[in-house]
This record gives sequence, C-alpha cells and structure tokens, in this order.
Amino acid sequence: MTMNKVPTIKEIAKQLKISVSTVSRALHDHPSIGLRTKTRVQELAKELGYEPNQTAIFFKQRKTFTIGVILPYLIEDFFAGAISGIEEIAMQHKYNVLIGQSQDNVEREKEILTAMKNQRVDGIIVSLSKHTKNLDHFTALEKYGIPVVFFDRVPASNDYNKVAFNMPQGTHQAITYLMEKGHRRIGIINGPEEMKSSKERTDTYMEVMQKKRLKIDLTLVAYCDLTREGTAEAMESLLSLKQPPTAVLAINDYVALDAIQYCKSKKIKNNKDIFFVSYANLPITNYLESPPMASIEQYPKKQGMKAADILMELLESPEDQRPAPQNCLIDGELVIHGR
Amino acid sequence: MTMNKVPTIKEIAKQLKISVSTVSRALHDHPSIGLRTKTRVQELAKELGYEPNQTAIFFKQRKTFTIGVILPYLIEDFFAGAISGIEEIAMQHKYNVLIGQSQDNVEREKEILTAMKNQRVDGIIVSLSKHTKNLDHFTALEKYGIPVVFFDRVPASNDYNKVAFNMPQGTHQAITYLMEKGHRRIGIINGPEEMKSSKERTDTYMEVMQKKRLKIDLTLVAYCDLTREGTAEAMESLLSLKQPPTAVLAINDYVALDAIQYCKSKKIKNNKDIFFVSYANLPITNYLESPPMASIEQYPKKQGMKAADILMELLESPEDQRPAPQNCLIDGELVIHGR
DNA sequence: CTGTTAGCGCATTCAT
DNA sequence: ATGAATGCGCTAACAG
Repeated sequence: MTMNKVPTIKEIAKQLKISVSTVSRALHDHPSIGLRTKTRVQELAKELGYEPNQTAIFFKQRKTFTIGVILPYLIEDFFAGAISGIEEIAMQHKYNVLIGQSQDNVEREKEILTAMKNQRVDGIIVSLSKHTKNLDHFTALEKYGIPVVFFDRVPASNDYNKVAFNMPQGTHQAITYLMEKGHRRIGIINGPEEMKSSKERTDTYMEVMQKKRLKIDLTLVAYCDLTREGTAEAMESLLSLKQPPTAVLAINDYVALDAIQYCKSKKIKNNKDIFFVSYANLPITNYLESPPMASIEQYPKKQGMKAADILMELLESPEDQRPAPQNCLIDGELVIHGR
Repeated sequence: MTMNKVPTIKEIAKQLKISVSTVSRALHDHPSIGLRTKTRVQELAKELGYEPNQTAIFFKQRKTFTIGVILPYLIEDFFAGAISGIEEIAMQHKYNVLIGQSQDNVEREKEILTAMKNQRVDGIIVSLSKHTKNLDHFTALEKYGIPVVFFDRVPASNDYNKVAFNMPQGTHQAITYLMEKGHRRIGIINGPEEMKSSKERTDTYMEVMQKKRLKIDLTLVAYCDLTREGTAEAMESLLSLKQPPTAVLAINDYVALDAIQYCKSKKIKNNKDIFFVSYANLPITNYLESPPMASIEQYPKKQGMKAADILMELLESPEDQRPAPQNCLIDGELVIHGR
C-alpha cells in the first residue's frame, strides 16, 4: 500500500497560495473566477490526481445521489431482471444503487430500511417481503423526505407510488386464448393463498367466465407452495375432479413444468391430453420438448426501469411539491410457444 | 411530506441542557457517563426518534462500511448468484453493498470505479469487463487504501486477490468422465478465443489427452460467440470433420442446448449418436427431455461469498499490515443428469 | 475577481 | 462525570 496522502482542495489552495473557496469555485467552473487562476487550479488538480471526497459533499449537501433497492432475493430471475433495469436508469441519472435482500423476512427488511435511511439515500425502491403487512416502517421515511416506490409486491392502497404487473390484463389474455382453443374447463394453480396475485388471478378468472356466461366452479382453483411437491399435490387435486380441467393456468413457468412432469408420471400427455399456460416466459421454454403451450411475459426489466423512472421524477422535482402517487401497471404479453 | 426536522445530538443536548459530547457518549454507552444522564439521554433519543446521520459519521470516521461490486451483467444467472452471496456475507458483517454493471464496457467500468472511489467505499469486488486489458484504474485504488478482490473474470497475475472457478479441475473431471464412458474423440466448444477460460479449457483438455497417450487433434477445438447461430456454426464445423467427435464439452449449458438443437435438426440424436457435457448446471436441465448428459456446477453463490470473505478479512485487518494476496480456486462438481 | 467565515453532525482530545 | 473546543472536506453566504 503506497497510501500517499489523498489531495484535498485545501492542499491545492496551500500550494497555490490562494483560498479554498477560490479553488472550489475554479474546480466548478464558476464564472467569477479569472481564467488565469482557473487554469492554474485545474492543472494542479490534475497533476495531484485530485478527486473530490464525495462523503464530504454528501454530508454537506444533504444529498447522496444514491437510491436503495430492497427486494426478497437477488437470485430470482424476475428480481435479477428488475434490478438490472433499475441500475441502468439510475446510472443514466448519475445515481448510485445500494442493494439489500430481505429474504422474505420482515425483520431483515426493517433493518435494511433503517440502514438506508440513516445513510440518507435519496429514495428507495422496494418489493415487499412476502410477510410484510404493516407499512409503518415505510411511512416513517416521510419524515426524512425519502420517497418510496413499490414494485411487483406492492401494497394494496393507491396512496403509494407503485409499479406492478397488470394481472387482470395478462390473465384475461391467457384465458381468452384458451377459450379460443376450445377449452371450457380451465384449472388454475395459484401460489399460496395469502399472495395478492393469487386473489387477483382468481378474480379475473371468475370475471371472464362470468362474462362468457360459463358457470364458475371453484374446485378448479388450486393453490400451491411453489415447491415441486406442492405443485404435484395441486395438480393431483385438479386431476381427481369428476370433471378435470382440459387446460391449466399456472402461476409461473416452473410450477407449470413441475405440473407437466406430474402429469407425465400419470401418463397424461402435455399439449395433447391437457394444456398449460403460465407466467414469466423463461428462455428455457425454447429448449423443451414439451413446454407450456404459451407463457405470459412479465417484462421484469421494464418494471424495474419504470419504478426507477418514477423515482427519478420524484427526486428531480422540488421536495415540497412532488407529483401525486403514480399507480402503474405493466402489461404482459402472451407468447405462444411454437410447436 | 410531513418533513419534521430530523433530530440530531445537538437538539437532544439543547433540550436536556447538557453538552453534545455528553449526548454522544451517552448514546455510545461510554463508561464515564453517569447512569442518570445516560438514561435521560437515551430516553429522549428514543422519544424523538433520533437516528444517527451516517453521512456525517462516514465523513468523520473515514470509513463507510460500504463495499462496491462491479460486474458485467446483473441479469446473468452466474452473476445474480454471485451478488446474492456477496450481499449475504456483507450484511452479516454490517456492510452495505453498492452495485454497478459494466455491461462489458471498459469505459463504464472506469466510470463506476471512479464513482465508488470518490464515495470512499471501503473495498471493491470486481468481475472484469470482457475487454479490460489494462488494470491501471484498479491499481490506482491503492493510493486510497481501497482493497480489491477480483472474481470469475480475474487478471492473470497472482499479485491480486482473486477467486475463480477451478477450470483445470472441473475440465479434468468432465473429460475423465467422458473417457470412462468410452469416448476417445472429444470435441470442445469454447467461447470467444480471447476469453481466458477458452485457453484454460483447451490447455487442460490437451494435458489430459497427453497423459492418456491419446493424440491431440486441434480441429476438435471450436470457438463460438455464444449466440445461437455462432454455436450452430461451431457444431457444424465439428460434425463436418472426417472423424467427428462422439462427445462434446461445451462452455455452458445454453451453448450445449443450442448445439443439441442443431444436432437434432441434422437428425443426430443427443445421448445416443453424440453426448454433451457442459458447465453451469442450470436448474432447467431437470425439465429437459434430452439434456446434456452431465454439467459442471460452478457454485456462483459460493464464489461470491468467498470473494466477500476475503474482502472482509482485508477490511478487518489493520490497513498497514494486510495479508498477502489470496488466489482462490473454487472446485466444480460434475452433476450427472439422470436418464 | 478573490478572500474570510461559518457550518453541516458527529467523535474525540483536552480540560475541569 | 461533564463541558468546551476542534476538525473531517467541502460549499456558499457575505464581504470586500
């Protein structure tokens, strides 16, 4: 470690026998500084390899040009896509990105939030932990003037800025597509019943059925814990109905694949005896012999970018008069998997 | 925005009519503070919802408890796994994580690095951009006493801290396995020729062949740009040899899958006419009708955790006497895909 | 055009 | 056991 002393404006001022404020202004191209001194300062700065100490600037300016992102798991495809989009937008606006994984643990979520607040991040983007009910720790941020944008796992209230997948639209597309293919008994495999998306999916399903004047059979709606075994159980319950479904809408591609494997073990052929549509549109489906017949792309990166856009807008408007909460839905797109 | 004034120790001092230093000490449980005042301070602090302003502390202490992570793309499975492991270790040690994607662009890499340096991150973990040759921008960090740990895409020199996949070990396992299965003509599909891993893979391949006293045929070594089309071309070149390979070792699962699809289009059956082994062991292989016969798990999360461990060790030892550079190789594991 | 001064919030050294 | 004073590096209001 060579560890030469890191140069400061004070050092430059001393060497040039001028004041620190002149140096500061010269470095910022302030109009009131003479060309002569300005160049002298800038040259010495370069020579010494001067770089401003941002921690001092953050402290003084009460602005850190940093946003915090809290989400359950960085490793999940959806969140990895989202964070990638967030970072891209943030960097365009010269903002830094601080990350934290809640691991679906409310306590961890709070800890991370506190750390970010104390670090005075300028804003926060969150996808809530699965078990977060109470939002007090987020509303407490108002006192610090730190705006929050929720995405994907968002609170129900419209009083918050939020970006989420348009479940009614996506689900509507999926069901309509299956109807067009002639299916009348359509099963659902949701995630856990507590998940907001489960309810949304079911509600939309019922609406569509109602509009088409088809009778609604709630035994066609199953729930699973997203594990392989849980999915098998859900699928089993659907298959054991007196009138089993001819098609199934599954919460995501992995669940669909597990369900398909379960069917196979029961000698029920995918895309022949039964059909699947799921959400996510993972790239892997292109390599499968027998994929879900279609999958709804949810554009994770786009969701992240949109959340970051909203936050940037908030940060760029004067704090005392920020735009009203935005509630943004990102449309899905049904991608048919070529035979 | 309610935006009440954010409480500081000065505020507490004023209300209690004591000095700021007493408040500071009371908050830190300093032994020299009387029990009476200590509790008075702590109670008022809680009542006001006091939280220390970390930007001030960072500035004063010249320590930010923040590490920077720079990698090409957050969205790639490997890096998503790595960052997840890094965050986990960092959080255990109460460190924050700042991220940046170089997008394999050297200029972006430098920009991010400068921003992180100026923010005085305590240390940095990097996976180099594909085109980074010159490491000057990293060695410049020494002046600031900021240690660096490289991972995955690491420099050749052993003078740096680095963590990488044990290519010789993993490749040795793969080739040996194929040999045991009776293969003698084994093809390789590398990534681009500039990639260090391509050379390593080829070198190991040649070593093993030599040891087994098999003649080395360099026409069996192909390169691809990792796209679907590039992979098809590489596979085509291997298949058009007078003596085509009976097995192929591919740089990763996706390339193997593309190669398998190409073979299929030429009526060459995977796991019958030809066999594949690749690197990564993506979960999807469990859902494939016809997967590579085996894949080498590279433990991305473990690599990230190890890199973070090394960095934490560096940060916890006194700056003037840090341990010598560590060069750590993470062993792979050949996972056989059950028929 | 340039210098002087103050202060951001906190930890800390030196008094008392 | 407590207070006063200092300074981290920088910006900016004010004064010339």
